[in-house]
Amino acid sequence: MAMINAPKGVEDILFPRASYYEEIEKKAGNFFSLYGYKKIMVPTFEKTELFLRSVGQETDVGKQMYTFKDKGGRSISLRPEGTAGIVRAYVEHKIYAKEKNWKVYYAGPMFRYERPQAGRLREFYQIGVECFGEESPWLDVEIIEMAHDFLKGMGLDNIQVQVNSIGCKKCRYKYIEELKVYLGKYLDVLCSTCRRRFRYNPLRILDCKSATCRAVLEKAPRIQDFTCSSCQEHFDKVTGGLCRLKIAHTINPYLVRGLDYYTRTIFEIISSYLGSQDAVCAGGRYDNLVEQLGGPPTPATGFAIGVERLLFSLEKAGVDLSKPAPQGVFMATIGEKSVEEAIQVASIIRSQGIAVKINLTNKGLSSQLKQANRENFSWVLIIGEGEIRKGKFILKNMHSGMQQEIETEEFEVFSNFLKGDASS
RNA sequence: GUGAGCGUAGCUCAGUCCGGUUAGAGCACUGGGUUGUGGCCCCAGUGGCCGGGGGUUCAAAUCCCCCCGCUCACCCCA
Repeated sequence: MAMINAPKGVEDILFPRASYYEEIEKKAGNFFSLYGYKKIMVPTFEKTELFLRSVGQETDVGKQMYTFKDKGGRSISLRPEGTAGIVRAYVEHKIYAKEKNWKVYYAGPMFRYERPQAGRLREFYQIGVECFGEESPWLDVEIIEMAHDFLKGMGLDNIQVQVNSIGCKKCRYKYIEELKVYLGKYLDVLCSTCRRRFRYNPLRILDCKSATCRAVLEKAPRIQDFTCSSCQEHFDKVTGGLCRLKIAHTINPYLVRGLDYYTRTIFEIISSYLGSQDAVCAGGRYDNLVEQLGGPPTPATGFAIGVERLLFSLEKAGVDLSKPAPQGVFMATIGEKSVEEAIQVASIIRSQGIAVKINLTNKGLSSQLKQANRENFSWVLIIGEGEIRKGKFILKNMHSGMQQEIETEEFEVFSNFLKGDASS
């Protein structure tokens, strides 16, 4: 039979990698709770309309979703990001009527139908936080600090925080008009992609990588010159606050967002260990989205961390994640009878909370010890024919090489043996 | 959707340019040296549709064409 392999862009997360995911989520949750965030869980799929309405018109986001009709003919999409579902839950449960501030975090897989590349998969994991009901710039500061300190605390030494403000709807609109007036004069110089962007998403031209486009952008109008006084004040407080907290950051006037629900503060944290997709964390303020999804006007801020990118960066940075769990006891068996006996003994030992691995093959003892050694077992319990006859088994310490006989009854207090012997 | 690179043992790779005995190495695995005692060492062994199909040729891992897969970049980026 031909082998079936996994679909494009997804991956199996095996041991020990799966335990790294667990550890990252656990540490994130603990850390975020210091700021008052509580974990919630929302569905991995929603009505397609939710995502379409949240992103607005002007992108081909719709094309990059896993969308299908369910058996009732409803259009459903696997979530491409976390925010929309959280906002939907916020509105649906009328949280705004119950809590002034709703601070939540979530973790789980997201799905986007895109061509895979470094740091980009079709199923990937994110850990995100959202805070609703707070418009203070100090929240932006706090949330950026939280993301920054979490990543630093994980051991990521090479991150860079970039912030920008894209203003509110009004000032952004004015800015885009001015930008178009300016860029319109250089249309023939811009790259072909930017000529296309000019029509449907001119802001995106700001982070074009082409040298000629960058040159044109040198003298382009900047958003800061168009932000209204309240947006400007907001942004000044954000950057001032970051300085006060000594969070190293750069203001990147070319940092933009493709979606129109973002307002004011946006930020990214990039890692130099990553490839072309180098943001390990991205977030910002979205004061219009709750209303856009049927709730009352409610300011909100959030961010999401890409777990794969974080993990990759941590590996590059040489950070050790969770050590392999203590391995317990390897049971060496010789022959069928011995396995039979071993299974009963194993059950007694496991009932004391000690892990046991039993050899079920007919390999020689030598090879079994080699395996135990390779798999980092500290202890081997040898159960051979002779031992069964005597009712005494051999317990060997793999570090010291010392071994002793222990009797069947003594398995009841087996853990004492493991602790008792030195050099374990 | 576009472009480039890659695909040989479980893993990492050599061999491909310039076609020519039975396709190699290291690691891993199994056995032996040591009849039931690991790590180091030595010896031996298992393991390959050389990604798939077609073509050229006396002869193809090697040259040509098509397909598939992976990777990176572009696009897009919530």
